[in-house]
Amino acid sequence: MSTVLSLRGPVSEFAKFLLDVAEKWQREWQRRRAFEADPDPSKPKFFITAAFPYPNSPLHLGHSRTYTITDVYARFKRMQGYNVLFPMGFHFTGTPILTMAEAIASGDRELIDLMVSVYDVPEHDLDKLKDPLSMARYFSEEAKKAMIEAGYSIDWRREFTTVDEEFKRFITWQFLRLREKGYIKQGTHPVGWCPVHSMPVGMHDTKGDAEPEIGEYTLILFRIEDEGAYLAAATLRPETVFGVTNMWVNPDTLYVKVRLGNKVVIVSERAAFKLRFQKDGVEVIGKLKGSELVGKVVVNPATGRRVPVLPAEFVDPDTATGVVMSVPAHAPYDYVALRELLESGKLSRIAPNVDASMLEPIPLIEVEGYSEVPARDVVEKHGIRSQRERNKLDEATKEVYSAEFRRGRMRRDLAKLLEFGVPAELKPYVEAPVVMDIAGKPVPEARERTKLWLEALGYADKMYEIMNRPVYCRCGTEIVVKVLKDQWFIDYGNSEWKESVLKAFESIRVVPPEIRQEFLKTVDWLHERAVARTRGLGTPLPWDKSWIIESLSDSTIYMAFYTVIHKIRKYGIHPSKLVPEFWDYVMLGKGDPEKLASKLGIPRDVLEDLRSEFDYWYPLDSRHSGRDLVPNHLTFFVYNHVALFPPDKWPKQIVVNGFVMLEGKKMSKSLRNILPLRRALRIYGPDTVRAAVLVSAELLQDADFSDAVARSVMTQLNKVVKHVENAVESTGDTERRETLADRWLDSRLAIHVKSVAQKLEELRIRAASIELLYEMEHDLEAYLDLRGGSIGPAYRRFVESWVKMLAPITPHIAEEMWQRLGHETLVSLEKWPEPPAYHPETIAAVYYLRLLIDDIKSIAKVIKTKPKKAIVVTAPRNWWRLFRAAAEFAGSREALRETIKAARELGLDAKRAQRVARRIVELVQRLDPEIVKDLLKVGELDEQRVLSQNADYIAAKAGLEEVVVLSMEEDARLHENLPDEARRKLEAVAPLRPAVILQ
RNA sequence: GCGGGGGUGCCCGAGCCAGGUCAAAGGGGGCGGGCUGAGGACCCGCUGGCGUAGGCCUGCGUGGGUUCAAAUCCCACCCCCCGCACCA
Repeated sequence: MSTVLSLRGPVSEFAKFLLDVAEKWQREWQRRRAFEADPDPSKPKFFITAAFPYPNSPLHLGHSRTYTITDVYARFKRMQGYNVLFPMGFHFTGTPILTMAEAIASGDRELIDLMVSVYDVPEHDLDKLKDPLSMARYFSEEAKKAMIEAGYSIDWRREFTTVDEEFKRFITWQFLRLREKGYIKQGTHPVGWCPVHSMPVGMHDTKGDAEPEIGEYTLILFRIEDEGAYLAAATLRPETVFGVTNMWVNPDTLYVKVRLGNKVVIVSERAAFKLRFQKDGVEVIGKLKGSELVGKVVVNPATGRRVPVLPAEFVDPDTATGVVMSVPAHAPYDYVALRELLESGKLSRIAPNVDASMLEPIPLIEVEGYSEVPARDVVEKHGIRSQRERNKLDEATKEVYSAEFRRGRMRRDLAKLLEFGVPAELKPYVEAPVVMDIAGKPVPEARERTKLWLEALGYADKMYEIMNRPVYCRCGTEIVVKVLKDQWFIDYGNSEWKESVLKAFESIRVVPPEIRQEFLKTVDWLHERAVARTRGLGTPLPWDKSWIIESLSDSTIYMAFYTVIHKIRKYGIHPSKLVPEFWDYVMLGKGDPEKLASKLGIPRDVLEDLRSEFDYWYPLDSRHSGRDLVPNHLTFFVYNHVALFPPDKWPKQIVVNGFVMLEGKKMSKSLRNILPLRRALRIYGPDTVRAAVLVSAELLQDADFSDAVARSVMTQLNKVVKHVENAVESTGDTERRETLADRWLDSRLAIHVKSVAQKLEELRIRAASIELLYEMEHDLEAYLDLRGGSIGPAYRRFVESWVKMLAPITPHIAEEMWQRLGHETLVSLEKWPEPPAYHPETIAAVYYLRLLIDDIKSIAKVIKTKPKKAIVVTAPRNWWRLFRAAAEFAGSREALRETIKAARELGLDAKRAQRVARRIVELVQRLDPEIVKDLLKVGELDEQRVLSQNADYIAAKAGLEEVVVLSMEEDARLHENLPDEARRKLEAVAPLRPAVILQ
């Protein structure tokens, strides 16, 4: 059993043929400059782009999905008479290329092997990957070749990369203007940080691609009695500070005294190291063992209560400050550690002044389904005995935490826990914040209030921590949180901007419509976003050249750049002349071209030409990408257009597609099951790959590429070739008689021409592809069947249109077939076919034949003896009144009544009228509504004629030797010669429902 | 946790927004037949159950509800997938 991944060359003769045909037509398209698009005021324009690739590896099958969909749509629009521009560029901006080239240069065996054996990079090219820019150039050239070989109808004159000098000038303009509008801000932000590299690290920079999750601990400062220092407890649940019975430190850990703001605090040594990345002036001024802290007494800043410091081994010095406040009522760890300590009997030795009653859990939060001390409930439920049972404790903690967070409320009498030594008359003032803002409130609100209150008093601070710790940098160093100061942000949270973006979305067509909601929600929660990095390829921030504009930020309006770059080069305009005023004019029409011309030394008509080309193509009519770009790139793309361009230049449509799986599995580096696009094209031929990716899933679904689907597609393409050969050979055939079959095939074509166009317009490309490849072929087979194998005049008409309609999805074979049909034009540039005349009575007649054949077969199946002969008896022709009655009232309650009425008027007795009417009403209900419409249009069907002319066909299809067609009114003898049972069947004969008597 | 999407026949997957045309498209697999020396190639048929006459029964995550009528609408529950930012 061969899998796709073991293949290298064409799988079959036919695949080889497809490949040869593809190369031939790719050369031809290039020679004739078929897809180079220039402004043409006589035609409506259609500007379409797909997200350009990031060239840190060759394109694989997954990438091809978006581009194939874009290309199909571009080709379809072209055939509909639009002047279509489909350009492509390459995104060099960013750091992954940098780190990857570094890794290759340093001889990373794993990566090198991936390149060679998974991605087909020849060993002799490896040297080219050792330098970032050279790598990007290498892979972008590879990608371009792949795109050409896949048959994408791209105008390559407009190709560029994001490190081209002209592009950098364009981005410079963009960012200057964004800043002027107040959308660029400077601020402070926590990031994952490698202390060794001194660089922010994201998921792709970590071992095992772990995304560092940054969380925020609240530090609460407990003053040590009789000392100036504070113990800095770290907690995720500051609202529980009211229930602290004691503090926990790890006795075996080294703690340090550090200066933090205007206080001296005690934290673990590791915590002090981390805090230096987050706070200014963190300075270690002393060290001590955890055990030295044990037994000291500290004061709870929230309640004034004095509580002892006790030892606990569960305290992890590497998590936050390594100091924990103990809330046994609501924290299972604290509850268990405390119980263990009490049961050990060591308390009196450790803290002689503390007795067990002081350590009783203090209930703070009421939550339905739990007692006053939820921690105890879950500890007992899980049967936890020791603080070493970490898994169980984590489970229990999660349980209490989430129950209390979601359903818990602070107790109303919280204030009674306050023990500040203040005079009674001052007490209300001291208690006010707690009574007003915290007591009785739901936990989330109380948490926020408690934090703010203690912060205001100077007893709380915050510390960021990696929540999924430990996360390691690729260099092996554990990542910490760094608070980056003076980082530049783009303010996607700006509310006016947001509103405009939401307004823009109202007029953007989002395909498929289901994804619109996701866009709106993205706009909803988007806020400031770092806009620049300290390293990587790209454009420096114009006003602070130490920063490089980050890759998702320099790729938001680049579609506009396609409209003019080829002419900037053609006119030989030096990048130094591409100043902001230049772009203001070209992109926005601002400024006086005369003055600009003399200032820049660019001829005025050149400037005007650039401006008018931009103005011709913009706005963008369709933007395509994978669904992963919805919450970032695609949304930013709308934001930036809204910020910089007037509404008539805002994008018109966004099309989003799912991914590609290989043989049912996600393609991934670790599974090494990535199929490089160029290899796939060689194995199956480009048309096969395109069609296989398209037929295997609807737009948003993940497509599953498999050898089986590819082969099935090839089979169908082979049939296309056969039919074209038939059509060509049959030209001048003597059999030119038009039959029912010809009218039927024309009608079917009329349906397909409209239906495929509609499906493509709606980007239901899978449905369109199935109709083109399978259903239309079935129609041709059915046609030949109806004609008993001979080829009539409708055949060629159908095949010609079919080849045209196939051109968007399988352009190469379509070109080849178009040529074989005797045309010298390119089918890619042909017009979408016009639908031929539609004959409702013929469609209905064939439908009627099939209905009858199915009926005969289904009866034959039940009666077990194999029949040889069928006698088919049709209803009298004037009974079609019954059909019309049933059809006109179809769906309504009156249908049956009206039909019975009509039957009575025809002279049927009550019982029979009811029987006949019921049959016809039931049938109409089951029928394809299109057929019902057709039949109503025609009024009636000459059943006698249809059946007798096709009696042989019916017999063949139903596996009978003979079919005799009779009419109710025709032959009285018939009735007499039949057995009783068969005669009873005649009682129920109705239009479209002839009696069938099998013998 | 927040946000988005989804659970359909042996499998994959359409249908659901606009309820009846739905035992439910299409593909795969399986079974039978044809073709053939033979076939994993091609063509035809069948592929929920029952039925000696074109019919009946069950059925679209689970449980309720609305309706003459529900895979489709409403409510609750269970389960699955994806995204959550300085990264392309």
